Amino acid sequence: MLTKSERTKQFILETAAPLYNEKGISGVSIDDILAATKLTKGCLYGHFENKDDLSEQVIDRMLKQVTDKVYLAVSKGKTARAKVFAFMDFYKDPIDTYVSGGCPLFNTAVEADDNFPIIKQKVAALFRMGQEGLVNTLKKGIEDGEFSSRLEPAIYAFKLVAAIEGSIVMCRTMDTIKPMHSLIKNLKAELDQYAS
Amino acid sequence: MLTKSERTKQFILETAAPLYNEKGISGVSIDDILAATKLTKGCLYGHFENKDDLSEQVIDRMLKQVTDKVYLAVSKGKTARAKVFAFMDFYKDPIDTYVSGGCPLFNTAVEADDNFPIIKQKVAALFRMGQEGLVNTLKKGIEDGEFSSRLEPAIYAFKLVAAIEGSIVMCRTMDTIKPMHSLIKNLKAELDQYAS
DNA sequence: TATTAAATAAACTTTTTAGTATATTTGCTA
DNA sequence: TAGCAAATATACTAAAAAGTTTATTTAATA
Repeated sequence: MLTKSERTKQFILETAAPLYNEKGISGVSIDDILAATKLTKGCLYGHFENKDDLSEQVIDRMLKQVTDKVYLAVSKGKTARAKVFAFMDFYKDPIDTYVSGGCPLFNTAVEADDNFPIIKQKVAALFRMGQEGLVNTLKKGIEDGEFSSRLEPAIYAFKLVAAIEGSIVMCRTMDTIKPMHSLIKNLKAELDQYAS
Repeated sequence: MLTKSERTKQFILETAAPLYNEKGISGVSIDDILAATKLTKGCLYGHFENKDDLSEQVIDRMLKQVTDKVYLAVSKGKTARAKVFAFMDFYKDPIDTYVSGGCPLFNTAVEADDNFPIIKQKVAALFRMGQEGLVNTLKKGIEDGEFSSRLEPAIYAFKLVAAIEGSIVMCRTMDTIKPMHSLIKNLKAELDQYAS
């Protein structure tokens, strides 16, 4: 069992996550987090050195969580096709995301870009890993005869992720999930053009 | 000729734009802007009521500028195909963007989403306008016999913008423009599949 | 279950950021 | 080109945010 202190720390990280995802690193204040957790400064600073430390741990945890969830969803697919479809379906509701505020990976990417080089590198690594995973899945699909060798794994994989992530932001801004559904349908159809 | 005061105001808006695009609304401070402009508070607050007023005017100006530029680039294309290709080519260098920090429209969308509802609505309107413009171009292309009627304008247009915008963020984070070039090539090839 | 170290609360200081008041300078135009 | 209104600089106050200190409470364990 977790110690009380460990549970409090996890509770802070958990409660702060949606705030960070919605407001961004420079948009959240310590007071926001204290208000959300109903804890006090003494308590918070007992668990984290300073705001930077807290931010880093919240972001790390949130990024790990999203990649774990995606990985879990994808790994349920038996075939390459099923895996890639599962990836898309994971993002089918861009408004009501499992952590409020959209895709944490992408939101973090946008803010970290010119401001938080260390976090930026972490996000870059995750983007690369995600790409690699999809590319390998698609390659396996070609080897296994699921897809034609005309399919270009790296290009399709990148386009897939870029379109899905871009779509999340656009759908959220325009307050509609319909374009995302059409997009996913279209991306699935595109992949199925290479079915053999 | 512009009055001195009007030039100063424009200078502030111009100088502040990249700061807003890089750091985001809640990431920029008045002092950041004073440092960049080498002006003083008295001067700045002579031109703007408060930070919100300044932020609004900077964002408005920046969004108008980006849409104007895109429109200009696109309108140079004679055929529907050329227009759509011009749209893509506009985004071919996601690292060295004409206003430092990536696509202002998209960056603003991400930050405004859960924090600045009025700005969010402005961005939403621009997304819709952009979509409409592309869709109309594609429809005209079908009417004119450039494209087959199997092309679905709304779906292709949305996918195009989502993929390009997503790609900007991913390329910037991973510090490479190559995937964007492959993406554009692929999206062009996809459109050309409907050439008739 | 008593002890004590760790966790938390409360009240504080420091720093940063926004905003204002007033003095001075500049540039428009009569 | 003199004079005055507008623009800008300087020095200030106010508010918000971060971080600290110390008192108190709580929970692990001997």
